Amino acid sequence: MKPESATPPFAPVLDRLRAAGLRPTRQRLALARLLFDAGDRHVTAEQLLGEASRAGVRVSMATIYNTLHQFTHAGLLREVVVDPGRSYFDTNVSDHHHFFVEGSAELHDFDARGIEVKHLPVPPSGTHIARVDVIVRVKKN
Amino acid sequence: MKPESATPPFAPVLDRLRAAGLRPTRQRLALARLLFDAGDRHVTAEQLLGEASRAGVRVSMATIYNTLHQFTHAGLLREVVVDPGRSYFDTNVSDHHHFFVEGSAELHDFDARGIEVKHLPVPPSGTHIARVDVIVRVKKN
DNA sequence: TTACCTCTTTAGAATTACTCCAAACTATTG
DNA sequence: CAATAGTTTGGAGTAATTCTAAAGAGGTAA
Repeated sequence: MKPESATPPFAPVLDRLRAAGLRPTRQRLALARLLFDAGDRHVTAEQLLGEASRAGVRVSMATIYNTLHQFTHAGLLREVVVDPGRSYFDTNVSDHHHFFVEGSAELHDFDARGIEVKHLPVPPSGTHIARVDVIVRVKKN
Repeated sequence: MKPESATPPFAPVLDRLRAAGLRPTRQRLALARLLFDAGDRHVTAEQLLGEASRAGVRVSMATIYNTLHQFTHAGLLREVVVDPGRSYFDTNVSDHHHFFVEGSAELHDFDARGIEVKHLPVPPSGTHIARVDVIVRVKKN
């Protein structure tokens, strides 16, 4: 509808937010760019706050959490639970799984198409499968 | 203050603790019995504290956590990370995976022999696989 | 038994990660 | 530009877990 080219880096992110039904506010735009303009990554709330403040973006912790959860709901992010007491948010929302390096808080993706998970048992009655997560826990040699 | 028939149920648990190199203290024995004398189960620290106090065992929260972690190190328990901000400890340490019912804090085991996880990619260099966790997240219908 | 040393336990303070809240703010619509 | 509904914010609040330092309890040797 509008082929304007005022702010090249903003446009794509703006459309993603609009498509998700999220009002494109200053903070959401800035966080979206930090998250999505750097390829696949795994971020904690704490880290994102740090990056934002380093980038000169003023955001509160509450907004970081709100935004992370809203993006997750919208399918723009995926929450990864591997470490007790700390949530990671993954900008890669394609079908994949994770390597988790114990101790070092490092996460690495691997494509789900490479592996096969076969013969999954039937889920408990009254439930249906929402997602299958494979976490390969590795240790440093 | 001590019930008489204390020998039979204590013996096996006592040996497990000794074998793990853990001094069999009053609290460790009591917690071990609560944990292992009731088949496979998934317990949070909070829950275990509740059970202990209901059973008339006086233990502090610090000891609950210490014990849970020591048992885990000793291979008597397995920590399951599925829920952000809450750790479960599984008394089933055989090769198996989990169904996690979203929202309801319910965990169910399923045997790993029933499924196949094939063609796992090579782990990041400098690391080796310690464990593979498969978490099947299910939702209530 | 007793002494003794080390390992354990404990209450409570501290920390961490996150959520909640009411007030100030801002994008959008008319 | 004003109305209003969605957003952001600092700070208080909460839940889970860890820390601390002092008291307590197993194991062992004599």
